[in-house]
Amino acid sequence: MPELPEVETVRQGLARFADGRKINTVEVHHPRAIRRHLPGSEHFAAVLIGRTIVDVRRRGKYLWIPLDSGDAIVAHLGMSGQLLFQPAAAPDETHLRVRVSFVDGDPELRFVDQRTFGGLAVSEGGAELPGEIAHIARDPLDPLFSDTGFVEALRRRQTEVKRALLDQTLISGVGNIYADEALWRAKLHGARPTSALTRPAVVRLLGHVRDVLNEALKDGGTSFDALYVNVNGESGYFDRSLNVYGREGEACYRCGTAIRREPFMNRSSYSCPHCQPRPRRRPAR
DNA sequence: CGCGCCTCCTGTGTGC
DNA sequence: TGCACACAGGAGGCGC
Repeated sequence: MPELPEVETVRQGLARFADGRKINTVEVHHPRAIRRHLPGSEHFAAVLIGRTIVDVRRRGKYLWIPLDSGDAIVAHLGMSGQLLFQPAAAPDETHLRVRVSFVDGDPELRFVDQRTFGGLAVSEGGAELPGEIAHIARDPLDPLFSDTGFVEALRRRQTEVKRALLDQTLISGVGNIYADEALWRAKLHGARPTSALTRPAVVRLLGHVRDVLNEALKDGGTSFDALYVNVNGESGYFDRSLNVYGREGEACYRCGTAIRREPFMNRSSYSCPHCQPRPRRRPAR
């Protein structure tokens, strides 16, 4: 669920309430919450204790937290992950996975994740950019994102345009919801072959992706409680105005045609049959 | 090596 | 009332 705008909102909350603080204790309540850390949860905790958080950064849907040791905590929220600041006295959440307390006391940081698709990891020497996420492309809100590089790379792909938008090694931060929203604005069906799109068409699509992400970021950043860095559906995330996603059978805001839902990669794609006609042919070889 | 499918996971909603 | 099952979906891993 959380895509770039939600993760960026979380990043800002983390930066505000964790920057400069020294870690006192780390409790791991669920082993699956610690990813790619072969030495185990105890070692994970040991390398964090006594370290000070010096920044909070993001690439696409990944967060990383550089420490004064030169290492970094890498975090991904998956489908349902939350990073919450809570008083130590607050009761444990049902799906509390990791608790981090600080030397200066309240609030503590909690990683809560119902479906355990998310997780934390320690990246050795990863303060500048963790090696674990070096394969993730820059996101379109990154000042160093290359528009022309993206346009050319996408047109070289032999795939469908929605698959390309969801490929985090090509462009990061876009998930199923914002991919559908950007394609609706661009009046493109997600099954259109990338190799047949013109440069101007891809430039326009990229512009819509940026617009969608920026608008959601603007909306999402305003509805969070100060000490509650939340990304689930209860706190404004789903209050965003969506044009197609989840609107099966409802009228297209442009032409009034009923929005359709199609199976796609074990999930769903939403589009307007009139504004976004399905491509006539299969992608060229 | 590019591409695309499968799988991980659990709470919610729906139909019988 | 309770059971069975579809559905939500990011991304690593693997097969072709």
